[in-house]
Amino acid sequence: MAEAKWAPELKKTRQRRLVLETLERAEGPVAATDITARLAQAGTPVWLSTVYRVLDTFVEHGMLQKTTVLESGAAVYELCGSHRHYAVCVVCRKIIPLHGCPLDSFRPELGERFHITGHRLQIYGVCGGCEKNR
Amino acid sequence: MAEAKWAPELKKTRQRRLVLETLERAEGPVAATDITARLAQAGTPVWLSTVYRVLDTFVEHGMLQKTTVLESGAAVYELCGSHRHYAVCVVCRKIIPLHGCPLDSFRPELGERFHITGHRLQIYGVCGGCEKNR
DNA sequence: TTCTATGCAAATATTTTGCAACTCT
DNA sequence: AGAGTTGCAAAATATTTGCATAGAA
Repeated sequence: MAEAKWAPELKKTRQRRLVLETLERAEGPVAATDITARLAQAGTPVWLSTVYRVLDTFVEHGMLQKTTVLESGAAVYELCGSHRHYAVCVVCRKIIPLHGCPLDSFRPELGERFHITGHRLQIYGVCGGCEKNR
Repeated sequence: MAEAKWAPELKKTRQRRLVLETLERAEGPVAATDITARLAQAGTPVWLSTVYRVLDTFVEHGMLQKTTVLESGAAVYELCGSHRHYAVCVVCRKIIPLHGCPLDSFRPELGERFHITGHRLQIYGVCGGCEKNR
C-alpha cells in the first residue's frame, strides 16, 4: 500500500489525514466526490468543499497529482509516484494498463529548472472490439 | 496550419465544419466554451450544447483528443497529431513546452489490438521560481 | 424521404468562494 | 494567542439531456 510523505509545513488536521488515508488506500485515481462519499460512509464525514481545498493543497505541495482519467468530467487525484499508465478506448472507455514509464527521456531537458513531482501519460484510441462495430 | 481528415461516416453540417475549422485555426487546445465564444464573435454562432456534442463525436471518431491542460476545470480539445507535451508547475501553473514524444515506446506493446488515435503526457512539478518562495 | 443533427430550455454535475466558528501549533 | 483550516450555504462553472424542428444524404 502506498504511503505519502507529509509536507512538513502543512498542519495535520483531522480532515487532511482522512483525505490522505483515503488516497493511500485507493487502488487508483479517485475523484473528490468519491473521497467525500467514502469518508461519509466510514462515519468520518468531511465536507466536499473541504476535500477540494485539501486536494488542491496537497497537489501544490507535491504530495498528489491531479488529472482526469476516462475523461469523465471530474478531476481525479492519486499519490505522486503511482506509476501506472493506461490506454483508453474513446468509444467504450475500456482501460488497458501499460508497462514502463517514459519519464526518464524528459528529465535531462528539464534539468535543474524544474522539480518533477509527478506525471501522467494516457494513450487514446479505439480498441479491437469497437473497431469492428464501425 | 493543421488540417484534420474528416471521418467519412460523419455528415458534413455547418456546425461541424465550423467547430473543426476553429480547432484547425487554434494555436493550442481549446475549451468548448471558447469555441462557442469564437464562433459567436465571428458571426457564425453555434449553440454550446451542440459544440459539446460535435466535440464528443469527433473524439469518438478519432479526429480530436480531449484532455485537460492546466487543470482549469474545463476539458479542452485539439486535433489528433498535435504533438506537443508540457511540464506544468502545480503552484503557479506556468507551462514549459517539451520536445520529443514518448509514444513510440508503447506501440509494440499494444500492437494490433488497439488503434492509437491520440495521446497525452503531462509532467507535474514545481518550477524554479516557485521553489524559491517555499 | 429517412435518419441524424441542431436549437433551445432545463436539469445535472463539478468546482469555487465567503465568512464565522473552530483547531492546530 | 495567532494563523491557518473547516463547515456550511450559495454562487459560479461545466456538462448533459429531452424533444420538436431543420437539414444532409
